[in-house]
Amino acid sequence: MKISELARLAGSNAETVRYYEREGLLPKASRSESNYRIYTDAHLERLTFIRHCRNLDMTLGEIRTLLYFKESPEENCGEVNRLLDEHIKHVARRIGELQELERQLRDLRGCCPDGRQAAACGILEGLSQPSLEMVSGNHVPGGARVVCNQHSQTLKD
Amino acid sequence: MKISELARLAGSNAETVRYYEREGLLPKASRSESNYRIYTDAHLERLTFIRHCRNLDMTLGEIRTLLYFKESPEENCGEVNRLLDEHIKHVARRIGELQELERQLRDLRGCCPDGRQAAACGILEGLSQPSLEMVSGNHVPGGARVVCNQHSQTLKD
DNA sequence: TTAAAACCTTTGAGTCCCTACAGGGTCAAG
DNA sequence: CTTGACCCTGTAGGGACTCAAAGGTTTTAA
Repeated sequence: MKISELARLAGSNAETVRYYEREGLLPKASRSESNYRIYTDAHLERLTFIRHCRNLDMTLGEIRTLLYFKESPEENCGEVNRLLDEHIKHVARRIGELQELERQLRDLRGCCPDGRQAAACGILEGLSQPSLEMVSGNHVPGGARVVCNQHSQTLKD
Repeated sequence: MKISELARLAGSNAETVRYYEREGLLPKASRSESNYRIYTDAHLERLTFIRHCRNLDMTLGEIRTLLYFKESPEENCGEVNRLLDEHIKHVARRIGELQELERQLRDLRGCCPDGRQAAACGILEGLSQPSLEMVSGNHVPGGARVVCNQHSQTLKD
């Protein structure tokens, strides 16, 4: 089959397939007389595997590791389990961060009723304060706590 | 103050400050005789604002909009509220996606007990199946449902 | 006093995972 | 024979930084 059919069957597109080939995730396809890439079912299975992993938010690096184990049937698959466990932890951590983030955004949103002038906007004021409590010292986003200043509220309401 | 002190006070670093200047988010600093950037408290306030917004996962484009309103005190701040509401929706949606993703990963993890050979790994097998139910047709990651194949289980256990 | 460490400068490239485009060649239908 | 749908290569862009090279300046310590 040609590249677009392969891509369609795996829920991807031709550009991405060529990209994966360049990156060495997919083996080079054989070529037709007119230099078109020709793919087999083995390519389809591999591309499907890659796309499923991407749908699970794995990086291409992680996928490369999994493909290595797939190619090495005699290896112990404990590494596979470990990689997945790590990935699950990563996703769970990110969920927690985003939940904290959502809470902060809702707090901030409560700082300003609609229709004020920007000069009196409680949101802009909240974001400008140098004294936000930094909740976490780690590198991931979502670590600031907004302290809502009520001054402009009492000023305008 | 010099660039590193500014960055430290705002919880950032010098490279990022220079990047923001290039991007027009921070106004150009004046220079010392030896061509070092010299910053004022106004720079610090603006950088602090930017970093808080980034900690809330806003894009630089969103932050640019907020800075515009901050600079235009006579404008109505309804846009600020709208931007924040949109951003909250975005975060909430992403949380939902990641929760579905986590569920799928845990399902997949259950497919393979530790210590098997890769050839019999239920995880690798699950990811290879062409028949995963695609849960969502949208562009966001995390849309595949893994159907765990029990065959290699019964084969090996 | 001098040498080393710690800063600062610019420029350019690298990250990640595609996506889009330009400028061409090939193939099937009408 | 032309139109439109495919295919090819190569290159650039995007978001938000981050790092490295190769040099200039300032501060600190021996």
